[in-house]
Amino acid sequence: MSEGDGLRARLSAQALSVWAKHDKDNGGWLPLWCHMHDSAAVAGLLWDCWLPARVRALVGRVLPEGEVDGRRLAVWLAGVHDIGKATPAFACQVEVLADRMRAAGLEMPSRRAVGADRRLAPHGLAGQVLLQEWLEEQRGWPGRVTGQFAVVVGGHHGVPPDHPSLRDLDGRWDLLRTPGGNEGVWRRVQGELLDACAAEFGVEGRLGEWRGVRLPQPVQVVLSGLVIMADWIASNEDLFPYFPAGSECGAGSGRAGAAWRDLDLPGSWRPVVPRDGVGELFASRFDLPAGAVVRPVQAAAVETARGMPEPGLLIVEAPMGEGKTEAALAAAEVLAARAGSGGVFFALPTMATSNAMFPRLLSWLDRLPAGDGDRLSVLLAHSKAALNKDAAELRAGSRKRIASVDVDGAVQTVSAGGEAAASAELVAHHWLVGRKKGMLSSFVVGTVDQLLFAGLRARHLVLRHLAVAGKTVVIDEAHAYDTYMNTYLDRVLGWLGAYGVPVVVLSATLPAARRRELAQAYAGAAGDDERFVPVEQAREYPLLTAVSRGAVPVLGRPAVSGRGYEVRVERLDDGLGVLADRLEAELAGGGCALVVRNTVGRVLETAKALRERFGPRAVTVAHSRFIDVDRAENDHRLLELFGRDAAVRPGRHIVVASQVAEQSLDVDFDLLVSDAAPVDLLLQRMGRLHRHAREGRPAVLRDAKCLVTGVDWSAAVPKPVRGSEFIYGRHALLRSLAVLLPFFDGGRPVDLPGDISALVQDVYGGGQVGPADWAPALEEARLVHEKLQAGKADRAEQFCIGEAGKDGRPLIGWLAGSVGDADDTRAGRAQVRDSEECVEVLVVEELGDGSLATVHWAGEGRGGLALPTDAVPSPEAARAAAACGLRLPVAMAKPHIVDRVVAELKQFSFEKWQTKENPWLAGQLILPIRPGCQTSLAGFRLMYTRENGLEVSNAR
DNA sequence: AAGAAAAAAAAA
Repeated sequence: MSEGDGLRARLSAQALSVWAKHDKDNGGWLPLWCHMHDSAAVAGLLWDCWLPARVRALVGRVLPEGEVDGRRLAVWLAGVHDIGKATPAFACQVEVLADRMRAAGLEMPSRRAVGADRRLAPHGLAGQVLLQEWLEEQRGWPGRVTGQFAVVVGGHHGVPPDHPSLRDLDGRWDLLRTPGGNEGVWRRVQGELLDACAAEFGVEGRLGEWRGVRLPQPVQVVLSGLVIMADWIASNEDLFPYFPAGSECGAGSGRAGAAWRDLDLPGSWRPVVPRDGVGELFASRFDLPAGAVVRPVQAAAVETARGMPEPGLLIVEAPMGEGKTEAALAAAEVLAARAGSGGVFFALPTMATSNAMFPRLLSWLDRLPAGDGDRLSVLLAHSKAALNKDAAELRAGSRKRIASVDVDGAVQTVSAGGEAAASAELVAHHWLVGRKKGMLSSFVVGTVDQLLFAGLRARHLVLRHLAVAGKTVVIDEAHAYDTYMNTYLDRVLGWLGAYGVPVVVLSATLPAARRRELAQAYAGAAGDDERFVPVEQAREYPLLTAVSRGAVPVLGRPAVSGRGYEVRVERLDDGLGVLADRLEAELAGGGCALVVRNTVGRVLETAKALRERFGPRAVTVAHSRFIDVDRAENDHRLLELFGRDAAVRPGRHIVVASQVAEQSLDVDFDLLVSDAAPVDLLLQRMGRLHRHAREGRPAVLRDAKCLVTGVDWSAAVPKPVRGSEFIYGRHALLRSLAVLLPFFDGGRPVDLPGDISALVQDVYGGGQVGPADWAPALEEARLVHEKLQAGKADRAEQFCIGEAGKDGRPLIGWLAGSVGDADDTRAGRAQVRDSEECVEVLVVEELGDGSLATVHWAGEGRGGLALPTDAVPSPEAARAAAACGLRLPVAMAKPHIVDRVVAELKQFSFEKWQTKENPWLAGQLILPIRPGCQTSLAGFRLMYTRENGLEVSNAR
């Protein structure tokens, strides 16, 4: 398509005089007509070379001439997005450029004369009003249908206008056209620009038909996102130089083509439905051990993905260790190909699990079929991704494939195994960085928060939506989220359904009611939709649930792979002496025990008592109150001692841990002692028991055994310790104990994974559980629980976007009451998790001479690096210090004390560190640990040791 | 009074 000098040729000198951009450093500027050209050209290139097929189809589906119309619409909207700059309210801002316009005949008052009223007419809003007026008056559209198109212009600064601001501007046409004799000139120029865009960008002949279109809100969103992306690229002065120098390179396709080559944005992934059988598919995509067989759940997931009427939501429920991750990736490849997704977003509950997933995704990408020269953009997305080694390597380009040129000159890539294989180059593209642009990378591994943000009313939300709309989404550990996060998740799923984004949800222990909620949210179904009753009633495990929009959900019931074992559960009275005695008896012949406590306080007091009994070397502590590097090292050491291939497994050892031992660590113990916890978590903990087949377990420990403690069992209704009740609530704890009653003390053993589903469903279902005399206590707990959950849901709604509105209803007011941008208030930050306030510090060491350094034991060359307080620390030292983050206990973040804590920490925020060249440390709170590990803060005495982590006592 | 783990932060 020719996008040459056409726009300029269509415009009068007056219209050509309108400016759009100005660089006050060098006086460079850009006329509006040129920025219109640039933006439109970039939008066309994005449409052709970057936008995933799914998004093109989504837009095309609602327009009379399909995707051809879709491209025209995107290009035209990008072309006109800054029309609001052709107003006195905008143009008066730069005197010298305003004078050019005045000389051409466009009169306007000075900036000062317009004054504060200028903010009534920000150029996005002004543009929307002008475009709506033009469609109505010049093209004869009914007023009510113009908003659905014009809101894309109105929202191009990240927030679609709301009704009050439209109303406020309505009475102020003087801001859009200088009143009096010159008004007609302004009107003509604005009309001229819009006429020229319509003609130049090929929509002149289309507007007649488009007035009958009702644009669904999801389409308005992705178009808004695309226009913003085009604007950001076209506003890059390096790519699109300002005038007068920039005028040399002409306008339109030549200028844009050169910029596009310089930008070098990787295109999106173009998946193809694999034709292989499931066995071949798994063998080619994953590095499986020799002789590995595809598990029934994996095969069923792929077959279901192939067979669903429309690619939609696939929920996979199966026990740990059934290869759900591989199943998800294989199913995602099929679904992505069917839906036309251009990438995958893999969402996990924590930064640690995201970090662990990242290299697995990279090696899967290496094995995906690819065409010559394909490049795929990849990103690790969470707040500390910058500290991750794999992500840093990718950024440094070290993962570039080693290309060898064979005789015919065809470039072949060499895979890690040495054999030649077509493989795409994986890149972390420089443009695709930052909070708002990163998600636009084709492949993203990140925390689920990054997905939930798609439900948060915040500026530039449309970019995040554009990013997810073009992907297939995998959500891991879907049971791990609370009511607050689930409110966001369900809302986001509704939008994903509307975009036709395929979603794979993974869970080991999903309550049936949640299963139904997820399915209905995605399908956009009403809460009482009868078709979803079977989804909630299904009791099989493993279980697949496939939901296509508008179709009846389909359930699949693959077999288990046959591995399984039994765990005997037993009640143990709470008390350190009781515990030590029992462990002494159980471990008399050696063996390794895991003791899981629900609070850090209990972990530390237990460890102290057990060290006295068994000696300091026989006891290890693990919880989250360690600095990041120590926490990682703790995990690493546990794997080394108790992992699958542990060569140095101790003869007799006890690990005392908080909930950190519950998740994602592939460790194996001979005996488990656990504080009472909700049954799904207790089952997770039991998963650390006899995980691997091992020779030579001591005879007494040959049967897997779990002792449940942390409860006063003598009470009429068992009474969990205080901390447990605070954390999990009496409701979940009591119901869990109730369903475990038949298993306790010589009852039948828990069958893993056979009993998992029934136990979870009984606890989280509404049915009667427990003996009759527990009933009043259970009922009371239920009421408290329901009130608490309702409160969480209410709080979540406060900043959660609504469901997609009726087709054709403009996005006006979509983000009204948003959390805003660059939000520095404490309340404005953590919005997708319902968390209490918390204080995070970077721990550094104060040396004998009073100087600061990174903690000496940090390892990997990070320890003992000097941190001068009167200068900017070296990048290495700063980065090492940033890897020593520590969250202070919530007690120190309570409202009455937090200000004092922060104020006292501020004495260590050194002025020289607060600079842009020091991104690792600027704005961080620093906690120096004095020699002897002690320090005091806001009346608390703090002690940090490598053995126990942070210990806090109240000195007052 | 105090009690888990978890996440998070620049635009045109």
